[in-house]
Amino acid sequence: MDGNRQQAIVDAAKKSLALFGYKGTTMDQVAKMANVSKGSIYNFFASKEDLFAVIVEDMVRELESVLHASVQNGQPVFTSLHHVMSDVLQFRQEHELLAKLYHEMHELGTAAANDAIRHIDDKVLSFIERLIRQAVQQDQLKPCDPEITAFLFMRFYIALVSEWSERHEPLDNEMISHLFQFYFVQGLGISS
Amino acid sequence: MDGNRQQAIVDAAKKSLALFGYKGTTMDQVAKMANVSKGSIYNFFASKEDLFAVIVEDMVRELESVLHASVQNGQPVFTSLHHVMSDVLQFRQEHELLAKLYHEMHELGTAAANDAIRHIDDKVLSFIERLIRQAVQQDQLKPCDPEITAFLFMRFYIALVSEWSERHEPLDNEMISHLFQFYFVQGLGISS
DNA sequence: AAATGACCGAATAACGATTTTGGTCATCTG
DNA sequence: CAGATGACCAAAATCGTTATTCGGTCATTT
Repeated sequence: MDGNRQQAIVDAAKKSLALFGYKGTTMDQVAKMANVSKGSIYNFFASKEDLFAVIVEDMVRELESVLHASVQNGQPVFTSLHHVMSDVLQFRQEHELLAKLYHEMHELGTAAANDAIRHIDDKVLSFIERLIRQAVQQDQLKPCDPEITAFLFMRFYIALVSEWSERHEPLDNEMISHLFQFYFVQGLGISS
Repeated sequence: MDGNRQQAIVDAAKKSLALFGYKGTTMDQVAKMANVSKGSIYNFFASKEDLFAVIVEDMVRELESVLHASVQNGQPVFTSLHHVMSDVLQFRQEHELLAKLYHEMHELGTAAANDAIRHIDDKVLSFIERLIRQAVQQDQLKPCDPEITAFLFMRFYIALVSEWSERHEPLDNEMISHLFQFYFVQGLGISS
């Protein structure tokens, strides 16, 4: 049945977390799903938090591979940035566990979910920061502070994709790409 | 003591709301502070919500006068926009009642506070939208959708002023003005 | 006619009883 | 005898009930 007990536990925990969220999954539940006694879990993981941290790390690794795959060398930076954000949002929607955590954070404010999301966001942010730093070095972008730029870029994207939809018809992908180009790249000023 | 009972009630309610927030102010409390019996309040206001709505309307009027004062004709749009947002943020900080409501909305999620803040934000948003629409007509700004532009402008500003400070040293006014000019007006693209 | 405050029902808080949950450990087993 | 087990524990969450508070009313007073 289980060549590897530890993996069975992790798998069960992932499944339970995706189904019931952090608050909703108990160690007994995980043990049952993994066909393992509760005590056994503590042979591999120090605590519920620890088990969760390991799973979040897994998720971060998955995300990182998505990020690396989504930027193709040779493309203009703005295309890469758009791809990255688009893929991140898709990852958020399709990855059941992440989607559940995102939901739990907003609905229940669970601290653990909060930390996990922040961890993920930090990864995305620093990835974008690196991308921007490279672009500046290659004269594809005006000289700028990469940290602030990455931060503003993410806020801008989230504003367009999520926050606009709270009170208006959602903008489609093409529109978002266009707006991003219009406001963030070209700027609003009359070019003299 | 009170030439005008209604005004005494409104004043007391304002004071109580600023001190204890919406949830924290009771009609008994307001009555006591206004030196008036509770029943009297209902001669002028249909409900606690109604009393609150009147006070919020007062606040909106105050804000509108601030908004109108903060844009001086003849200035470039971007300067006006910066002034407007700067004044709005100052208004938020200095106006005890508004600051309290803002806090209550974030901490307790009180519905009434939520609605009030949204009402205020809508006013600012539509004011900025008008400003932008004028600027476009006067060829001071590229042709653009004023609604989306106003929306993005506000998000951008809030990102710089509040959200950046959550995890970094706050940016000073001059820096914000500069960043706004750099990102929003000129754009990040290499001008060819 | 207008002000008052005792009064009402509904909503909220306070409280203790009960259950659940993360974590342990003496015992069992392969 | 390493490692798996599940009864067990203290702390925390949940639940049901009681007590209090609050928005709003209205008979009475001024």
